[in-house]
Amino acid sequence: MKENQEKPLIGVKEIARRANVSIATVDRVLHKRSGVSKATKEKIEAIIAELNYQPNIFARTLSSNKTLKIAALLPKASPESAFWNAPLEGIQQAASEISPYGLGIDVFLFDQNDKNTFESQANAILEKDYQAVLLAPMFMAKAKKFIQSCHQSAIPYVFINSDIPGQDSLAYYGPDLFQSGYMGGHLLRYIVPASANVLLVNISKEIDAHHHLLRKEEGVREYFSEHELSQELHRLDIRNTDYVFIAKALDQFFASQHDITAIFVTNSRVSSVAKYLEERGLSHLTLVGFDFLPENIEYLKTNVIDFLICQKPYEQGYKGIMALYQHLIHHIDPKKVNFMPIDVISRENYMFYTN
Amino acid sequence: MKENQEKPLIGVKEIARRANVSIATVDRVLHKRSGVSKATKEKIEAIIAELNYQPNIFARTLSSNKTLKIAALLPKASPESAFWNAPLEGIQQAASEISPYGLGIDVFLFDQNDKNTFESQANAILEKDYQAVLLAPMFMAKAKKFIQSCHQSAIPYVFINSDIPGQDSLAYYGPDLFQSGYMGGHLLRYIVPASANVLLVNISKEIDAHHHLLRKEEGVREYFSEHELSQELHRLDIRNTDYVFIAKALDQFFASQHDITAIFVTNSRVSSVAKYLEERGLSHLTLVGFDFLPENIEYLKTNVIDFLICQKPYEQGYKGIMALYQHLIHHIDPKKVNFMPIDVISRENYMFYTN
DNA sequence: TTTATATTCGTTAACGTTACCGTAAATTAT
DNA sequence: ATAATTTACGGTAACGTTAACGAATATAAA
Repeated sequence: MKENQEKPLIGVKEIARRANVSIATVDRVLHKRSGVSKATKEKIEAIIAELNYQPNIFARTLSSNKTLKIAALLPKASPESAFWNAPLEGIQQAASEISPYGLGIDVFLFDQNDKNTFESQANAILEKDYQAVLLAPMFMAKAKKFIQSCHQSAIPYVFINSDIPGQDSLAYYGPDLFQSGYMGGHLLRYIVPASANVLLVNISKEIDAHHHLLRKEEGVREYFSEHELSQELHRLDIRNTDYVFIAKALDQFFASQHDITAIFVTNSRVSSVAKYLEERGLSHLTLVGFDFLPENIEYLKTNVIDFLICQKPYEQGYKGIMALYQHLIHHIDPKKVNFMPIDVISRENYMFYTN
Repeated sequence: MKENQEKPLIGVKEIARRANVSIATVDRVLHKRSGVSKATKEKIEAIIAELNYQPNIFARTLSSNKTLKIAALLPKASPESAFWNAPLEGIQQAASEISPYGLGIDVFLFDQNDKNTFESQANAILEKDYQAVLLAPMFMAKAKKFIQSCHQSAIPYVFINSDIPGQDSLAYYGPDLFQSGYMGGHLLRYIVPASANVLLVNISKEIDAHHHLLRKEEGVREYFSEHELSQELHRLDIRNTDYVFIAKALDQFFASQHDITAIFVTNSRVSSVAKYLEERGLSHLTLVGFDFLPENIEYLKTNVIDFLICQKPYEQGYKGIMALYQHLIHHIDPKKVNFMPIDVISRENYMFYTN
């Protein structure tokens, strides 16, 4: 069959020969199936360990001809926030790379302004039969319920973009939210006088007590307190993502507060604030926010936004899928927590950034 | 054998059935072997195209049990420049990921201060029998000769870190050298007054007419000329990487030139210049250089170095190997030119950077 | 003791592709 | 005309692993 020379590789056959059993018995031990006496089982396990047996994945996959399916659960990108396009592209790239190995990926999108769509999509995943799940656990309570079901079905899952620690996920790929905020604090201090007052803005329909935006805020506050900065740190929660609503909330804030020098927006909605500042002639205020989105870049170019903090959203999706693939096929488990680098984008370098 | 249900996948057997031939004949067509009449060949090819047949890689690899070998040719990291550790780590990571698929990678290291070691290592590769090559083509002439041999043996090769365009490599993963320099110019202008004079330093034993460091210099000059900057741009070539030699060269330069405000070092040796500036009490000069190396970071922390430009050296190695893998195994070819992002590292964000 | 039921293990076909070997038919040489 | 050769194709073992099936032995129930 082959003109191949060097091949002293060991397989089930060799193990069986050394143990004086059939390959079926070796196979039973390998798959922890019953029907093997304790004595022979231990003998075989010893030989497997001694030879450091590595099963041939090609033969394995060819034989047990099962096609694995991975589900990805993440927010759909909206015109108002294109952020989630990047993780999706990473997922699709990973999908195309592993599809020749019989791995299929189905994407389930939910509306990040509506908890219920998360739940219904999660249920849709549970009804079908997936071997692994990648998810952005945006809504703490709903997400916990979902992964509990996964856990019971022994379905491995990885988180991207925000973590829920202590839920024995296979892995997490995303920002260190606290450090993101800390970095934001650092940048603010870098460019405004130490005496300046800072406004911190959370824009999201769903800000509950456990929302991940709040972790970023904690980071900012930590930086300020660590460095004993004297300025005030105001906070404004805006529970609506429409521009008119945001503008009204900011108008209201600025009506009673006039000495703000810098604004820190805790997510990618920073372009809405930029638009507001431009319209009100407040472009001179320092503005820091998140994510490499076209609309944000426009305001970066025109000096309305000063810095953007980015965390490789594409790679979050890509690496998350690849981790599941390695786990399913090669039984290689990733590091449990994988923080993305914290990239700082400015007018100086945005043209060279890749998300 | 299996409890599997849905599997209407098509293989050689189905193609053979439809064409009224045996699978052996289909196989002959698939591998462009002789022994098939023109008529049946065309009939089979039509069916293959119609069904969009994708061979089962598992069965293929299992059957033709050949183990592919990739050679990687790059400089060895020296204590004076740890830069090449990062690409090597990327290569090793890729190696561990693809080794379960029977791909082996051998690394050949040369001394970047000695062209002849490049040549001898290249010859060592040619003598053995590798199916693909990854290389950092540091020495234009020697590299061209080497890849010519590869080309004749139909061995695909990818470049990392610096490109030689027009040599039909499979791909290039590395910086856009010109844009790196351009970015450096941008940064210099960002932090020094427009009237300040700038010194550009090339430190390398091998600076010939085609050396890639010169592309960076062109980028700097382009930025300065595009923006009609009035300041002088001095240049200093130092053809020795020992610190004492570098210090002497700089002493000599500063003896006749006193009004320098900023220094741009075109590679990772910037720490040597930083050391010099610190020793001579010139730390106030603005210093920009390349690469996220421990010694450079130290000087970044202590304000001697102001900015470092980095270009994902780890990924260069990783992606280069993965491209060869995709090419060899799946016949999927990458984009021919893949520029790494241009990352700007400062005191503000170095703690979050990953190389 | 005989029969029923577990427990333990071996034989073997299949997964889809590759490529060696054999052979009938077509072509060329004698 | 027959023999030698070339062309065109089919049959099939093998790659290493999986798991269905059956058989043998041991243990429990009658």
